[in-house]
Amino acid sequence: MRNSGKYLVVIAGPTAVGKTDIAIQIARKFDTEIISADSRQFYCEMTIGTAKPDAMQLAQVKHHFIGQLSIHDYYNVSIFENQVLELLNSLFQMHDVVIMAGGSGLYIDAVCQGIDDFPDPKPELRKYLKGIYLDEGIVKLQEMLLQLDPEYYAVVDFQNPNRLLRALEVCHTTGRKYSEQRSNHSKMRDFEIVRIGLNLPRPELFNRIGLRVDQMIVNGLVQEVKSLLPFRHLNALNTVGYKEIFEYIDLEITLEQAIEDIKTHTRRYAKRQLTWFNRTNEYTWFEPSQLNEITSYLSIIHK
RNA sequence: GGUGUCGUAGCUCAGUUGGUAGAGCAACGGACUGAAAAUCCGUGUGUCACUGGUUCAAUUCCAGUCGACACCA
Repeated sequence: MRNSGKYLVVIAGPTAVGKTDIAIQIARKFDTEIISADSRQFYCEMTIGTAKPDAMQLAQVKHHFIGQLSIHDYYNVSIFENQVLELLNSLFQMHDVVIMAGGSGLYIDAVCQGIDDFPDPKPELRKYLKGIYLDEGIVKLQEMLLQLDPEYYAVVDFQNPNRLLRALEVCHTTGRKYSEQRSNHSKMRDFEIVRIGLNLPRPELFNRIGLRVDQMIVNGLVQEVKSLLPFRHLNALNTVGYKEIFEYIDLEITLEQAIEDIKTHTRRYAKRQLTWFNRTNEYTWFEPSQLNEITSYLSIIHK
């Protein structure tokens, strides 16, 4: 296999494990830049609740895809894939190594393996299908998909409205079956990919999550969420740390309860992330304290 | 001190007219190609407070003990 000499070093792991610091240290060793793959740190209005890198950290290494969007913008994985590839193209002009760090598995995989190219559905179609779901329930969506694409119906998680809605909107938009258009193979990339997973023993990770949530409150999470109250219906704000504070503002729960809920929901999110990263054996795992081990592992790049 | 109610899963509580028990939440596991910090699926983990008694059989009935709460002194 041809070796391009260009490397994308992916640093993935559950939330709060310490990806930011490791990414910065590795980026400095390679004198390169960091691409964030964190689907909530994209939004400029969401800072405290997403634990974005702080000003000091951002000053040490150039970060991309942090706060480049507004919560009012439309965005999706495919756009991310294309934008990152474009950016990598220019970064690899100057660097042999680029770091991509984040916790959004789907977004990371879209960059590493690609995602099929589908036309965007018209907003009216999305609204129409959503309306059917709300009025007639999931069974109606199941019936529609069975009609349009029985092959996908046979394999889809048919209790998951999001999956059904997506398949239906693709069928309607393209006039072809969703299943016919899904490829099973990865896109070729003209750079090498090295995947590093960061993890900690469960109790330690959960402890860090608890401390970080407490810190978010100290840093003013409630204020940040209050300022976003008018936009609570936006998808970007359907996010751990924001939903719970909305409930507190609504006086449905106490602040103490909201904080506990955020911690609980963040722990479950971390578990889901680990499940995603462990789907394949592509990651080599380290603890965040093993910077030296990670560095020596990455020395394979220098050969 | 007396009377009453209660004691069941990590938590809140159902339930068994006597045949060793189940919901929600939590926890744990998983799925996931354009909302992904989203969305969805699966799993019960238990000395039914303790000790005796009645019974073929007690978590269930009876007695006592302990604990919690309420009321009365």
